[in-house]
Amino acid sequence: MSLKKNVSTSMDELVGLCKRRGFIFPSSEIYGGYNGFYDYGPLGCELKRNIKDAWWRDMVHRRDDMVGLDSSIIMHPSIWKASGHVEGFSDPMVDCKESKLRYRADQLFFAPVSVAGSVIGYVTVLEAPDQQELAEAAADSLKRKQGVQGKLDPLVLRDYTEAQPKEYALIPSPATGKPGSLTPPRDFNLMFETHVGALRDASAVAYLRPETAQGIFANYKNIVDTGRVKVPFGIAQIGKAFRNEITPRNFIFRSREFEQMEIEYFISPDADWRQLHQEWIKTRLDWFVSIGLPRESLHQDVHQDEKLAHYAKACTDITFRFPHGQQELEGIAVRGDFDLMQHQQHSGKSMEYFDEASKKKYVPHVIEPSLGVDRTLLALLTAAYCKDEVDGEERTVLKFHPRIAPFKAAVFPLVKNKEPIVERARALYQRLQRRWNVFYDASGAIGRRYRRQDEIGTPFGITIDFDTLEKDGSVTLRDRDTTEQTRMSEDELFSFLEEKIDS
RNA sequence: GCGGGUAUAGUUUAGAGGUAAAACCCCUGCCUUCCAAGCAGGUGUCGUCGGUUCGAUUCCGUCUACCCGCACCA
Repeated sequence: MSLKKNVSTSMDELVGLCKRRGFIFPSSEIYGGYNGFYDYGPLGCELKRNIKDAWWRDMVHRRDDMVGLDSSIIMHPSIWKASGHVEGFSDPMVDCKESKLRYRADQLFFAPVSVAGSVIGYVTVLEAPDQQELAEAAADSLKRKQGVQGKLDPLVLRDYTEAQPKEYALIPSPATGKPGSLTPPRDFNLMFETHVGALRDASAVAYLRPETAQGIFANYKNIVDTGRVKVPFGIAQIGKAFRNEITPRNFIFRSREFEQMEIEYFISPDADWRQLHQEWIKTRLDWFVSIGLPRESLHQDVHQDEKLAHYAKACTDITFRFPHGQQELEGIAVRGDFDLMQHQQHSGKSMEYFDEASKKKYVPHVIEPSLGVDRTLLALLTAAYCKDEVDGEERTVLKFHPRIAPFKAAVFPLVKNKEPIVERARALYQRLQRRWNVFYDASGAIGRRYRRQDEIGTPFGITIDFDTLEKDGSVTLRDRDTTEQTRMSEDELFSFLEEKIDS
Protein backbone atom coordinates (compact mmCIF):
# COMPACT_ATOMS: atom_id res chain seq x y z
CA MET A 1 0.00 0.00 0.00
CA SER A 2 1.36 3.38 -0.89
CA LEU A 3 0.27 6.53 0.87
CA LYS A 4 -0.26 9.83 -0.82
CA LYS A 5 -0.21 12.91 1.32
CA ASN A 6 -3.28 15.04 1.17
CA VAL A 7 -1.25 18.11 0.35
CA SER A 8 -3.79 19.69 -1.88
CA THR A 9 -7.26 18.84 -0.70
CA SER A 10 -9.48 20.94 -2.87
CA MET A 11 -12.57 22.55 -1.47
CA ASP A 12 -14.59 21.24 -4.42
CA GLU A 13 -13.72 17.66 -3.66
CA LEU A 14 -14.55 18.16 -0.02
CA VAL A 15 -17.88 19.78 -0.80
CA GLY A 16 -18.68 16.92 -3.17
CA LEU A 17 -17.84 14.26 -0.63
CA CYS A 18 -19.81 16.05 2.08
CA LYS A 19 -22.88 16.12 -0.07
CA ARG A 20 -22.51 12.64 -1.51
CA ARG A 21 -22.10 10.98 1.85
CA GLY A 22 -24.53 13.06 3.83
CA PHE A 23 -22.28 15.28 5.88
CA ILE A 24 -23.35 18.71 4.71
CA PHE A 25 -26.03 19.94 2.31
CA PRO A 26 -26.70 23.46 1.04
CA SER A 27 -29.59 24.85 3.04
CA SER A 28 -33.03 24.92 1.37
CA GLU A 29 -31.61 23.12 -1.63
CA ILE A 30 -34.99 22.11 -3.05
CA TYR A 31 -35.68 25.83 -3.44
CA GLY A 32 -32.38 26.56 -5.11
CA GLY A 33 -30.24 26.94 -2.01
CA TYR A 34 -29.72 29.90 0.28
CA ASN A 35 -26.43 31.74 0.28
CA GLY A 36 -24.57 31.52 3.57
CA PHE A 37 -26.54 28.71 5.16
CA TYR A 38 -25.81 25.00 5.37
CA ASP A 39 -27.49 21.92 6.79
CA TYR A 40 -25.74 19.06 8.51
CA GLY A 41 -26.90 15.64 7.37
CA PRO A 42 -26.86 12.30 9.18
CA LEU A 43 -23.08 12.02 9.26
CA GLY A 44 -22.36 15.73 9.63
CA CYS A 45 -24.54 16.11 12.68
CA GLU A 46 -22.78 13.17 14.35
CA LEU A 47 -19.40 14.70 13.58
CA LYS A 48 -20.48 18.07 14.88
CA ARG A 49 -21.94 16.58 18.02
CA ASN A 50 -18.70 14.68 18.65
CA ILE A 51 -16.68 17.87 18.31
CA LYS A 52 -18.90 19.70 20.77
CA ASP A 53 -18.94 16.77 23.18
CA ALA A 54 -15.14 16.50 23.09
CA TRP A 55 -14.78 20.22 23.76
CA TRP A 56 -17.30 20.21 26.58
CA ARG A 57 -15.78 17.15 28.21
CA ASP A 58 -12.24 18.50 28.02
CA MET A 59 -12.94 22.17 28.77
CA VAL A 60 -15.74 21.79 31.33
CA HIS A 61 -16.11 18.30 32.81
CA ARG A 62 -12.45 17.49 33.12
CA ARG A 63 -11.51 20.81 34.73
CA ASP A 64 -12.21 22.07 38.23
CA ASP A 65 -12.36 25.73 37.26
CA MET A 66 -15.06 25.71 34.59
CA VAL A 67 -18.85 25.76 34.56
CA GLY A 68 -21.30 25.70 31.66
CA LEU A 69 -24.07 27.97 30.44
CA ASP A 70 -26.79 27.90 27.81
CA SER A 71 -28.15 31.40 27.38
CA SER A 72 -30.90 32.54 25.03
CA ILE A 73 -30.18 33.54 21.45
CA ILE A 74 -32.39 36.62 21.63
CA MET A 75 -31.51 38.80 24.57
CA HIS A 76 -32.46 42.25 25.77
CA PRO A 77 -31.40 44.74 23.08
CA SER A 78 -29.54 46.74 25.73
CA ILE A 79 -26.97 43.96 25.86
CA TRP A 80 -25.92 44.79 22.32
CA LYS A 81 -25.86 48.48 23.03
CA ALA A 82 -23.59 47.90 26.02
CA SER A 83 -21.35 45.51 24.11
CA GLY A 84 -20.94 48.03 21.31
CA HIS A 85 -22.48 45.81 18.65
CA VAL A 86 -25.36 48.13 17.80
CA GLU A 87 -23.02 51.03 17.14
CA GLY A 88 -19.81 49.31 16.25
CA PHE A 89 -20.73 46.04 14.65
CA SER A 90 -21.14 47.64 11.32
CA ASP A 91 -18.86 48.62 8.53
CA PRO A 92 -19.82 51.63 6.51
CA MET A 93 -18.48 50.94 3.04
CA VAL A 94 -17.53 53.17 0.16
CA ASP A 95 -17.24 52.03 -3.42
CA CYS A 96 -15.27 53.75 -6.14
CA LYS A 97 -17.56 53.54 -9.18
CA GLU A 98 -14.69 53.96 -11.59
CA SER A 99 -12.01 51.63 -10.23
CA LYS A 100 -14.51 49.18 -8.67
CA LEU A 101 -12.47 49.24 -5.49
CA ARG A 102 -14.11 49.21 -2.11
CA TYR A 103 -13.01 50.87 1.07
CA ARG A 104 -14.14 50.95 4.63
CA ALA A 105 -15.38 54.48 5.20
CA ASP A 106 -13.76 54.67 8.62
CA GLN A 107 -10.39 53.84 7.11
CA LEU A 108 -10.62 56.45 4.39
CA PHE A 109 -9.63 59.98 5.36
CA PHE A 110 -10.17 63.24 3.53
CA ALA A 111 -9.63 66.94 4.08
CA PRO A 112 -10.52 70.14 2.28
CA VAL A 113 -7.43 71.96 1.07
CA SER A 114 -7.60 75.67 1.59
CA VAL A 115 -5.28 78.57 1.02
CA ALA A 116 -5.95 81.70 2.99
CA GLY A 117 -9.41 80.45 3.84
CA SER A 118 -10.60 79.59 0.36
CA VAL A 119 -11.04 75.91 -0.53
CA ILE A 120 -9.20 74.86 -3.66
CA GLY A 121 -10.01 71.14 -3.58
CA TYR A 122 -9.95 67.97 -1.53
CA VAL A 123 -7.37 65.28 -0.80
CA THR A 124 -7.88 61.67 0.25
CA VAL A 125 -5.60 59.24 2.05
CA LEU A 126 -6.02 55.70 3.27
CA GLU A 127 -5.53 55.05 6.94
CA ALA A 128 -1.80 54.87 7.67
CA PRO A 129 0.55 55.79 10.49
CA ASP A 130 1.85 58.71 8.42
CA GLN A 131 -1.50 59.71 6.96
CA GLN A 132 -1.11 63.33 8.04
CA GLU A 133 2.17 63.72 6.14
CA LEU A 134 0.76 61.92 3.11
CA ALA A 135 -2.23 64.22 3.09
CA GLU A 136 -0.05 67.29 3.39
CA ALA A 137 2.11 66.13 0.51
CA ALA A 138 -1.00 65.54 -1.58
CA ALA A 139 -2.35 68.99 -0.67
CA ASP A 140 0.94 70.56 -1.62
CA SER A 141 0.93 68.89 -5.00
CA LEU A 142 -2.69 69.94 -5.56
CA LYS A 143 -1.74 73.53 -4.81
CA ARG A 144 1.12 73.45 -7.28
CA LYS A 145 -0.99 71.83 -10.02
CA GLN A 146 -3.55 74.56 -9.67
CA GLY A 147 -0.86 77.22 -9.62
CA VAL A 148 -2.18 78.72 -6.42
CA GLN A 149 0.16 80.93 -4.47
CA GLY A 150 0.22 81.28 -0.71
CA LYS A 151 0.49 79.21 2.41
CA LEU A 152 -1.72 76.17 2.98
CA ASP A 153 -4.09 76.34 5.89
CA PRO A 154 -3.64 73.48 8.37
CA LEU A 155 -5.19 70.24 7.08
CA VAL A 156 -7.86 68.67 9.24
CA LEU A 157 -8.39 65.02 8.33
CA ARG A 158 -11.79 63.51 8.87
CA ASP A 159 -12.88 59.99 8.04
CA TYR A 160 -15.34 59.48 5.24
CA THR A 161 -18.25 58.68 7.53
CA GLU A 162 -18.18 62.32 8.58
CA ALA A 163 -18.35 63.68 5.06
CA GLN A 164 -21.28 65.98 4.31
CA PRO A 165 -23.54 64.95 1.43
CA LYS A 166 -22.47 68.01 -0.56
CA GLU A 167 -18.84 66.95 -0.18
CA TYR A 168 -19.22 63.48 -1.73
CA ALA A 169 -18.89 64.86 -5.25
CA LEU A 170 -15.76 66.81 -4.34
CA ILE A 171 -13.72 64.13 -2.60
CA PRO A 172 -11.31 62.34 -4.93
CA SER A 173 -11.12 58.58 -5.09
CA PRO A 174 -7.84 57.22 -3.72
CA ALA A 175 -7.67 54.94 -6.73
CA THR A 176 -8.12 57.43 -9.56
CA GLY A 177 -7.38 60.72 -7.84
CA LYS A 178 -10.46 62.15 -9.51
CA PRO A 179 -13.36 63.54 -7.52
CA GLY A 180 -16.90 62.28 -7.78
CA SER A 181 -16.48 58.55 -8.27
CA LEU A 182 -16.99 57.59 -4.62
CA THR A 183 -20.40 56.49 -3.43
CA PRO A 184 -21.80 57.78 -0.16
CA PRO A 185 -20.92 55.48 2.75
CA ARG A 186 -23.36 52.62 2.98
CA ASP A 187 -24.05 51.34 6.43
CA PHE A 188 -24.06 47.66 7.03
CA ASN A 189 -24.82 46.19 10.41
CA LEU A 190 -23.90 42.57 10.74
CA MET A 191 -26.62 41.80 13.26
CA PHE A 192 -29.87 40.21 12.12
CA GLU A 193 -32.85 42.14 13.40
CA THR A 194 -36.17 40.75 14.46
CA HIS A 195 -39.15 41.94 16.46
CA VAL A 196 -40.35 40.65 19.77
CA GLY A 197 -44.03 40.71 20.58
CA ALA A 198 -47.05 41.73 18.57
CA LEU A 199 -45.91 45.19 17.56
CA ARG A 200 -43.41 45.56 14.81
CA ASP A 201 -42.29 49.08 15.64
CA ALA A 202 -38.88 50.35 16.64
CA SER A 203 -39.47 49.64 20.32
CA ALA A 204 -39.84 45.93 19.53
CA VAL A 205 -36.56 45.53 17.67
CA ALA A 206 -34.32 42.74 18.93
CA TYR A 207 -31.27 41.02 17.55
CA LEU A 208 -30.14 37.48 16.95
CA ARG A 209 -26.90 37.23 18.88
CA PRO A 210 -23.78 37.73 16.79
CA GLU A 211 -21.70 35.97 19.44
CA THR A 212 -22.39 33.79 22.44
CA ALA A 213 -19.95 35.67 24.66
CA GLN A 214 -22.36 38.40 25.73
CA GLY A 215 -24.70 35.79 27.16
CA ILE A 216 -21.83 34.79 29.42
CA PHE A 217 -21.13 38.34 30.57
CA ALA A 218 -24.81 38.92 31.15
CA ASN A 219 -24.93 35.89 33.42
CA TYR A 220 -21.62 36.42 35.13
CA LYS A 221 -23.21 37.87 38.23
CA ASN A 222 -25.78 35.06 38.47
CA ILE A 223 -23.05 32.47 38.30
CA VAL A 224 -20.80 34.20 40.82
CA ASP A 225 -23.76 34.49 43.20
CA THR A 226 -24.94 30.90 42.84
CA GLY A 227 -22.20 28.77 41.39
CA ARG A 228 -19.71 28.63 44.27
CA VAL A 229 -17.03 29.64 41.81
CA LYS A 230 -13.81 31.38 42.77
CA VAL A 231 -11.63 33.53 40.54
CA PRO A 232 -9.93 32.32 38.44
CA PHE A 233 -12.76 30.42 36.82
CA GLY A 234 -14.35 30.12 33.44
CA ILE A 235 -17.81 29.94 31.93
CA ALA A 236 -18.21 27.91 28.75
CA GLN A 237 -21.00 28.07 26.25
CA ILE A 238 -21.81 26.35 22.97
CA GLY A 239 -24.45 27.82 20.74
CA LYS A 240 -25.62 29.30 17.49
CA ALA A 241 -24.64 32.81 16.48
CA PHE A 242 -25.72 34.86 13.49
CA ARG A 243 -23.95 37.42 11.37
CA ASN A 244 -25.34 38.95 8.23
CA GLU A 245 -22.05 38.66 6.37
CA ILE A 246 -21.67 40.66 3.19
CA THR A 247 -20.06 37.79 1.37
CA PRO A 248 -20.30 34.34 2.92
CA ARG A 249 -17.77 32.18 1.18
CA ASN A 250 -15.59 29.13 1.38
CA PHE A 251 -18.28 26.58 2.24
CA ILE A 252 -18.97 26.47 5.98
CA PHE A 253 -15.94 28.61 6.82
CA ARG A 254 -17.88 31.83 6.80
CA SER A 255 -21.63 31.43 6.96
CA ARG A 256 -24.42 33.59 8.26
CA GLU A 257 -25.59 31.09 10.83
CA PHE A 258 -22.89 29.26 12.69
CA GLU A 259 -22.07 27.70 16.01
CA GLN A 260 -19.54 28.91 18.53
CA MET A 261 -17.77 27.38 21.48
CA GLU A 262 -16.69 30.18 23.75
CA ILE A 263 -15.06 30.51 27.12
CA GLU A 264 -14.80 33.59 29.27
CA TYR A 265 -12.10 32.89 31.80
CA PHE A 266 -12.27 35.39 34.65
CA ILE A 267 -9.03 36.40 36.31
CA SER A 268 -7.89 38.90 38.87
CA PRO A 269 -6.75 42.27 37.48
CA ASP A 270 -3.48 41.61 39.30
CA ALA A 271 -2.95 38.21 37.71
CA ASP A 272 -0.15 37.61 35.26
CA TRP A 273 -2.38 37.73 32.19
CA ARG A 274 0.49 37.21 29.77
CA GLN A 275 1.28 33.88 31.33
CA LEU A 276 -2.38 32.83 31.61
CA HIS A 277 -2.86 33.78 27.98
CA GLN A 278 0.06 31.58 26.97
CA GLU A 279 -1.34 28.72 29.06
CA TRP A 280 -4.68 28.95 27.28
CA ILE A 281 -2.99 29.00 23.90
CA LYS A 282 -1.17 25.81 24.80
CA THR A 283 -4.31 24.18 26.20
CA ARG A 284 -6.18 24.93 23.02
CA LEU A 285 -3.41 23.80 20.69
CA ASP A 286 -3.15 20.53 22.59
CA TRP A 287 -6.88 20.07 22.30
CA PHE A 288 -6.85 20.45 18.53
CA VAL A 289 -4.12 17.85 18.34
CA SER A 290 -6.10 15.52 20.62
CA ILE A 291 -9.04 15.47 18.19
CA GLY A 292 -6.82 14.76 15.23
CA LEU A 293 -5.44 17.96 13.72
CA PRO A 294 -1.73 17.58 12.92
CA ARG A 295 0.30 19.94 15.07
CA GLU A 296 2.29 21.10 12.07
CA SER A 297 -0.88 22.33 10.37
CA LEU A 298 -1.63 24.69 13.26
CA HIS A 299 -0.02 28.09 13.59
CA GLN A 300 -0.26 31.11 15.81
CA ASP A 301 -1.03 34.55 14.51
CA VAL A 302 -0.07 37.04 17.20
CA HIS A 303 -1.92 40.30 16.68
CA GLN A 304 0.30 43.34 16.70
CA ASP A 305 -0.68 46.02 19.17
CA GLU A 306 -1.88 48.45 16.52
CA LYS A 307 -4.15 45.80 15.02
CA LEU A 308 -5.85 45.07 18.33
CA ALA A 309 -9.43 46.07 18.96
CA HIS A 310 -9.75 48.85 21.50
CA TYR A 311 -10.94 46.50 24.23
CA ALA A 312 -8.19 43.93 23.80
CA LYS A 313 -4.82 43.81 25.51
CA ALA A 314 -3.59 40.93 23.39
CA CYS A 315 -4.95 38.45 20.92
CA THR A 316 -3.54 35.35 19.32
CA ASP A 317 -5.33 33.45 16.60
CA ILE A 318 -4.80 29.77 16.10
CA THR A 319 -4.84 29.28 12.35
CA PHE A 320 -5.15 26.19 10.22
CA ARG A 321 -4.18 25.44 6.64
CA PHE A 322 -7.64 25.24 5.04
CA PRO A 323 -8.07 24.45 1.35
CA HIS A 324 -8.56 28.18 0.73
CA GLY A 325 -5.52 29.23 2.77
CA GLN A 326 -4.12 29.65 6.25
CA GLN A 327 -7.10 30.98 8.17
CA GLU A 328 -8.35 31.57 11.70
CA LEU A 329 -9.76 28.65 13.64
CA GLU A 330 -9.85 30.13 17.11
CA GLY A 331 -9.16 33.54 18.62
CA ILE A 332 -7.73 33.73 22.11
CA ALA A 333 -8.10 37.29 23.31
CA VAL A 334 -7.23 39.06 26.52
CA ARG A 335 -10.15 41.44 26.86
CA GLY A 336 -9.42 43.11 30.17
CA ASP A 337 -12.53 44.24 32.04
CA PHE A 338 -14.11 46.01 29.08
CA ASP A 339 -17.24 43.89 28.79
CA LEU A 340 -18.10 43.63 32.48
CA MET A 341 -17.49 47.36 32.92
CA GLN A 342 -19.77 48.12 29.99
CA HIS A 343 -22.54 46.00 31.48
CA GLN A 344 -21.96 47.47 34.93
CA GLN A 345 -22.35 50.92 33.48
CA HIS A 346 -25.36 50.20 31.27
CA SER A 347 -27.25 47.99 33.70
CA GLY A 348 -26.35 49.84 36.85
CA LYS A 349 -25.60 46.49 38.51
CA SER A 350 -22.29 45.96 40.21
CA MET A 351 -20.03 43.46 38.53
CA GLU A 352 -17.55 43.54 41.37
CA TYR A 353 -16.20 40.35 42.82
CA PHE A 354 -14.98 39.98 46.38
CA ASP A 355 -11.78 38.00 46.46
CA GLU A 356 -11.55 36.10 49.77
CA ALA A 357 -7.88 35.41 49.34
CA SER A 358 -6.71 38.95 48.79
CA LYS A 359 -9.65 40.61 50.60
CA LYS A 360 -10.00 42.87 47.60
CA LYS A 361 -12.99 43.90 45.54
CA TYR A 362 -12.56 44.14 41.81
CA VAL A 363 -14.15 43.64 38.42
CA PRO A 364 -12.38 40.64 36.93
CA HIS A 365 -10.54 40.67 33.64
CA VAL A 366 -11.10 37.96 31.07
CA ILE A 367 -9.28 35.70 28.68
CA GLU A 368 -11.55 34.63 25.86
CA PRO A 369 -10.82 31.47 23.86
CA SER A 370 -13.46 31.53 21.16
CA LEU A 371 -13.82 29.16 18.25
CA GLY A 372 -16.25 28.12 15.56
CA VAL A 373 -17.67 24.61 15.61
CA ASP A 374 -18.16 24.70 11.86
CA ARG A 375 -14.61 25.84 11.23
CA THR A 376 -13.31 23.07 13.46
CA LEU A 377 -15.39 20.61 11.51
CA LEU A 378 -14.06 21.93 8.22
CA ALA A 379 -10.50 21.71 9.55
CA LEU A 380 -11.07 18.10 10.63
CA LEU A 381 -12.49 17.21 7.23
CA THR A 382 -9.55 18.89 5.50
CA ALA A 383 -7.00 17.12 7.66
CA ALA A 384 -8.73 13.76 7.42
CA TYR A 385 -9.31 13.71 3.67
CA CYS A 386 -6.88 11.38 1.93
CA LYS A 387 -6.53 9.38 -1.21
CA ASP A 388 -4.66 6.10 -0.93
CA GLU A 389 -3.89 3.20 -3.12
CA VAL A 390 -4.82 -0.29 -1.96
CA ASP A 391 -3.73 -3.09 -4.30
CA GLY A 392 -3.67 -0.73 -7.24
CA GLU A 393 -7.11 0.67 -6.53
CA GLU A 394 -7.51 4.26 -5.44
CA ARG A 395 -9.64 4.78 -2.37
CA THR A 396 -10.90 7.85 -0.58
CA VAL A 397 -10.44 7.83 3.17
CA LEU A 398 -11.40 10.20 5.93
CA LYS A 399 -8.86 9.54 8.63
CA PHE A 400 -10.85 10.88 11.54
CA HIS A 401 -9.64 10.38 15.06
CA PRO A 402 -11.85 7.67 16.61
CA ARG A 403 -13.10 10.21 19.15
CA ILE A 404 -14.80 12.31 16.54
CA ALA A 405 -15.61 9.82 13.78
CA PRO A 406 -19.38 9.70 13.12
CA PHE A 407 -19.40 5.91 13.30
CA LYS A 408 -16.90 4.27 15.59
CA ALA A 409 -17.09 0.88 13.95
CA ALA A 410 -19.00 -1.08 11.34
CA VAL A 411 -20.08 -4.68 11.74
CA PHE A 412 -20.20 -7.02 8.76
CA PRO A 413 -21.22 -10.63 8.30
CA LEU A 414 -18.65 -11.96 5.84
CA VAL A 415 -21.46 -13.25 3.65
CA LYS A 416 -25.16 -12.65 3.98
CA ASN A 417 -26.58 -15.88 2.69
CA LYS A 418 -25.51 -17.93 5.68
CA GLU A 419 -28.03 -17.24 8.39
CA PRO A 420 -25.86 -18.14 11.46
CA ILE A 421 -23.20 -15.64 10.42
CA VAL A 422 -25.74 -12.90 9.90
CA GLU A 423 -27.35 -13.64 13.26
CA ARG A 424 -24.05 -13.55 15.06
CA ALA A 425 -23.11 -10.27 13.38
CA ARG A 426 -26.40 -8.64 14.29
CA ALA A 427 -26.02 -9.76 17.89
CA LEU A 428 -22.57 -8.19 18.12
CA TYR A 429 -23.87 -5.06 16.39
CA GLN A 430 -26.63 -4.71 18.96
CA ARG A 431 -24.19 -5.15 21.83
CA LEU A 432 -21.90 -2.47 20.43
CA GLN A 433 -24.80 -0.16 19.67
CA ARG A 434 -25.68 0.14 23.34
CA ARG A 435 -22.43 1.94 23.84
CA TRP A 436 -21.32 3.61 20.59
CA ASN A 437 -22.69 4.79 17.31
CA VAL A 438 -21.93 1.82 15.06
CA PHE A 439 -23.06 0.75 11.60
CA TYR A 440 -24.26 -2.57 10.25
CA ASP A 441 -23.85 -3.52 6.61
CA ALA A 442 -24.45 -6.87 4.95
CA SER A 443 -24.85 -5.91 1.32
CA GLY A 444 -22.24 -6.41 -1.38
CA ALA A 445 -18.74 -7.76 -1.35
CA ILE A 446 -16.79 -7.33 1.85
CA GLY A 447 -14.19 -5.13 0.15
CA ARG A 448 -16.86 -2.74 -1.04
CA ARG A 449 -18.24 -2.47 2.45
CA TYR A 450 -14.81 -1.64 3.81
CA ARG A 451 -14.37 1.09 1.21
CA ARG A 452 -17.73 2.63 1.96
CA GLN A 453 -16.77 2.94 5.59
CA ASP A 454 -13.34 4.32 4.65
CA GLU A 455 -15.01 7.15 2.81
CA ILE A 456 -17.06 8.20 5.81
CA GLY A 457 -14.19 7.79 8.22
CA THR A 458 -15.26 4.78 10.28
CA PRO A 459 -12.02 3.74 11.99
CA PHE A 460 -12.76 0.06 12.51
CA GLY A 461 -14.44 -2.71 10.57
CA ILE A 462 -15.48 -5.85 12.42
CA THR A 463 -16.19 -8.95 10.40
CA ILE A 464 -17.89 -12.14 11.54
CA ASP A 465 -16.80 -15.16 9.54
CA PHE A 466 -16.93 -18.94 9.66
CA ASP A 467 -14.08 -19.13 12.17
CA THR A 468 -16.12 -17.00 14.55
CA LEU A 469 -18.80 -19.67 14.59
CA GLU A 470 -16.82 -22.84 14.13
CA LYS A 471 -13.61 -22.15 16.02
CA ASP A 472 -12.93 -19.76 18.87
CA GLY A 473 -15.54 -17.04 18.54
CA SER A 474 -12.94 -14.49 17.52
CA VAL A 475 -13.77 -11.70 15.09
CA THR A 476 -11.66 -9.82 12.56
CA LEU A 477 -10.87 -6.20 13.28
CA ARG A 478 -9.81 -4.24 10.24
CA ASP A 479 -8.00 -0.94 10.65
CA ARG A 480 -9.15 1.85 8.36
CA ASP A 481 -5.79 3.55 7.93
CA THR A 482 -3.53 0.53 7.44
CA THR A 483 -6.20 -1.93 6.20
CA GLU A 484 -4.50 -4.48 8.43
CA GLN A 485 -6.57 -7.16 10.09
CA THR A 486 -6.31 -8.63 13.56
CA ARG A 487 -8.31 -11.43 15.11
CA MET A 488 -9.52 -10.97 18.64
CA SER A 489 -12.19 -12.18 21.02
CA GLU A 490 -15.29 -10.08 21.58
CA ASP A 491 -14.07 -9.14 25.06
CA GLU A 492 -10.76 -8.00 23.66
CA LEU A 493 -12.68 -6.07 21.03
CA PHE A 494 -14.62 -4.10 23.63
CA SER A 495 -11.55 -3.12 25.61
CA PHE A 496 -9.70 -2.26 22.41
CA LEU A 497 -12.48 0.04 21.24
CA GLU A 498 -12.85 1.57 24.67
CA GLU A 499 -9.19 2.50 24.70
CA LYS A 500 -9.22 3.92 21.19
CA ILE A 501 -12.48 5.82 21.40
CA ASP A 502 -12.98 6.96 24.96
CA SER A 503 -9.48 7.69 26.19
C1' G B 1 -21.24 44.81 -3.58
C1' C B 2 -18.10 44.70 -8.57
C1' G B 3 -15.90 41.72 -12.73
C1' G B 4 -15.44 36.79 -15.04
C1' G B 5 -17.07 31.64 -15.37
C1' U B 6 -20.44 27.47 -14.50
C1' A B 7 -25.45 24.90 -13.95
C1' U B 8 -28.08 17.72 -17.87
C1' A B 9 -29.32 11.34 -12.79
C1' G B 10 -26.31 10.83 -6.20
C1' U B 11 -21.21 11.56 -9.04
C1' U B 12 -18.33 12.38 -13.68
C1' U B 13 -19.73 13.58 -18.39
C1' A B 14 -22.17 13.16 -23.65
C1' G B 15 -26.03 15.28 -26.58
C1' A B 16 -29.56 17.70 -30.29
C1' G B 17 -34.72 23.52 -31.89
C1' G B 18 -38.89 17.70 -32.47
C1' U B 19 -39.99 11.23 -27.09
C1' A B 20 -32.55 12.81 -23.26
C1' A B 21 -27.84 9.12 -22.97
C1' A B 22 -23.36 6.44 -20.88
C1' A B 23 -20.22 4.99 -16.98
C1' C B 24 -19.80 4.72 -11.93
C1' C B 25 -22.84 4.93 -7.50
C1' C B 26 -27.36 3.29 -5.16
C1' C B 27 -31.51 -0.56 -4.34
C1' U B 28 -33.43 -5.91 -4.96
C1' G B 29 -32.36 -11.06 -6.01
C1' C B 30 -28.75 -15.00 -7.11
C1' C B 31 -23.77 -16.12 -6.18
C1' U B 32 -19.59 -15.06 -3.04
C1' U B 33 -14.83 -17.97 3.13
C1' C B 34 -11.75 -10.73 3.73
C1' C B 35 -10.54 -5.25 0.21
C1' A B 36 -15.02 -1.32 -5.13
C1' A B 37 -15.67 -9.41 -8.64
C1' G B 38 -19.79 -11.71 -11.67
C1' C B 39 -24.99 -12.43 -13.39
C1' A B 40 -30.25 -10.75 -13.58
C1' G B 41 -33.48 -6.82 -12.57
C1' G B 42 -34.69 -1.72 -10.70
C1' U B 43 -35.08 3.80 -9.11
C1' G B 44 -33.61 8.43 -10.75
C1' U B 45 -31.97 13.94 -14.71
C1' C B 46 -31.99 19.17 -18.35
C1' G B 47 -31.35 25.00 -11.41
C1' U B 48 -35.73 29.19 -11.48
C1' C B 49 -39.12 32.29 -13.86
C1' G B 50 -40.24 34.60 -18.33
C1' G B 51 -39.67 35.62 -23.84
C1' U B 52 -39.12 33.96 -29.11
C1' U B 53 -41.27 29.47 -31.57
C1' C B 54 -46.30 25.06 -33.97
C1' G B 55 -42.66 23.05 -30.47
C1' A B 56 -37.15 25.35 -25.95
C1' U B 57 -33.47 21.25 -21.73
C1' U B 58 -31.03 23.62 -26.47
C1' C B 59 -31.71 30.49 -28.66
C1' C B 60 -32.55 35.26 -25.68
C1' G B 61 -33.51 37.65 -20.95
C1' U B 62 -34.35 37.35 -15.44
C1' C B 63 -33.46 35.34 -10.87
C1' U B 64 -30.96 31.78 -7.76
C1' A B 65 -26.87 28.88 -6.38
C1' C B 66 -21.78 27.55 -6.87
C1' C B 67 -16.51 28.59 -8.45
C1' C B 68 -12.33 32.26 -9.46
C1' G B 69 -10.46 37.35 -8.77
C1' C B 70 -11.28 42.27 -6.18
C1' A B 71 -13.25 44.25 -1.79
C1' C B 72 -14.98 42.87 3.09
C1' C B 73 -14.46 39.59 7.45
C1' A B 74 -15.91 44.50 15.08
